[in-house]
Amino acid sequence: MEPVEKIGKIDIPKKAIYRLSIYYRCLQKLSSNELDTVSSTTLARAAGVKPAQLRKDLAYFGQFGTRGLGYPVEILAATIREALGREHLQPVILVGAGNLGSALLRYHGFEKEGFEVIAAFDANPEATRARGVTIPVFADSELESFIKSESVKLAILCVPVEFAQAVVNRLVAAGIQGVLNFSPIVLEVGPEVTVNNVDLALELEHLSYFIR
Amino acid sequence: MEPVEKIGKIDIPKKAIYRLSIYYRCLQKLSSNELDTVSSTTLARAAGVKPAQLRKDLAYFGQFGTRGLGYPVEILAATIREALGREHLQPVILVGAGNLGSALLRYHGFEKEGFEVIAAFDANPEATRARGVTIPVFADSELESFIKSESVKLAILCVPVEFAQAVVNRLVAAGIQGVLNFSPIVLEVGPEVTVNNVDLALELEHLSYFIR
DNA sequence: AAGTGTGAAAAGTTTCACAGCG
DNA sequence: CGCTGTGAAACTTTTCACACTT
Repeated sequence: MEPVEKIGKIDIPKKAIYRLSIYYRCLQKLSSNELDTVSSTTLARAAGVKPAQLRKDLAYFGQFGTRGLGYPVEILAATIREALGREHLQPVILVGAGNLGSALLRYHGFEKEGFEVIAAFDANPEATRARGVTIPVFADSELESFIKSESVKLAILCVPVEFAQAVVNRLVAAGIQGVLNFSPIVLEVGPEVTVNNVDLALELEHLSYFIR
Repeated sequence: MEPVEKIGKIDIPKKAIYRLSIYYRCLQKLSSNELDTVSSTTLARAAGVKPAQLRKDLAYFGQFGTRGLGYPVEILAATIREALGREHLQPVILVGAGNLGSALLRYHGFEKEGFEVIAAFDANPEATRARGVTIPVFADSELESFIKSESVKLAILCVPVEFAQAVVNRLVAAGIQGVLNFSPIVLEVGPEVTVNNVDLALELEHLSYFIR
């Protein structure tokens, strides 16, 4: 459990990759404040981590800092952007536009961070359009052909839990490589596919443990 | 980073607590299938972990298994339920009923898992009610008095990122101990408060790293 | 003087392997 | 015999501390 990723010969902790995204956001804020260098102490505080961890995380990808000065904001941001594979816009599809799915479509929180949700799929496309969703909604059956023709690699999965495994099988067979799964179920996929689970009830339950 | 929790003298990894919730769900499924014992191998497979890890996780809380047989489904479920503090219904409030917030209110995914969202708060309560939300929606200004009078300990935070820190300060001052935060920001709170972040764009970005 | 880069130590977590119980 | 409970080993991740550079 908790494997690591390899780039060349270096092992990069999975958690470090999450933190990279956080650093990137903080850098964008700094950049708009017209600062052009930042120290590990400052950036770490903004990101909510310790300075040593920040330096170690960045060191996995190379050496960007200047001793005695800090990190160049623009260059570091660009480097992280590239490391995360965010140089080019990634198209994303959303599957299952029920309550939660259509809510996410209206939310536009992904667009703000630079992901384009290019289409949604549902067993009942008309009902979804009626919910005030402006993104094109297609019937379930068109999933495979769309994924292939548009070379989509990322999918947001919001179907009811009992369909989740069957749908993810279809997605993977059609070429999807990353799934953001909102169903409270452990999806079985091959090693070529990455699944991230967002389990809202689980998070509340976890909180509940700490309330005394 | 990544501290552990203590119950009496035992250190319980934070991750084990997340897994407890997963085990609990799997047990509920088994229970409805009228099985009354389950082995670590079976339950572990359902939960997506290794048998040894399951046994170790459960052992943090006591000894429930019978060697040669397995775990009693009902008793184990009840024990986990208690360990997670889920014996009694926990009231939850939702703050910030914009796009995402009102979507979560209509979603009812929390109710399904046994949490009751008893009220929502927004700067503009009328607009929220108009969005088809049936849970009572109050004005922002009533937050403190409500939290105190209803002894609410858990809050779901969906306000725009620029208000998140200010709102969480008010929540904590009023007595909230656990926050499920949907804003892409690192909230500063004291050690008596637990914050869980659900950062949707971050999860997509993380996936994007693994797409090659 | 300020601040990075990093080896080494510490801390945390998972997996193994097997003793021991029913 | 089957399966739990668990110490010890293996592994991963974080933190420390300081040499080194600008």
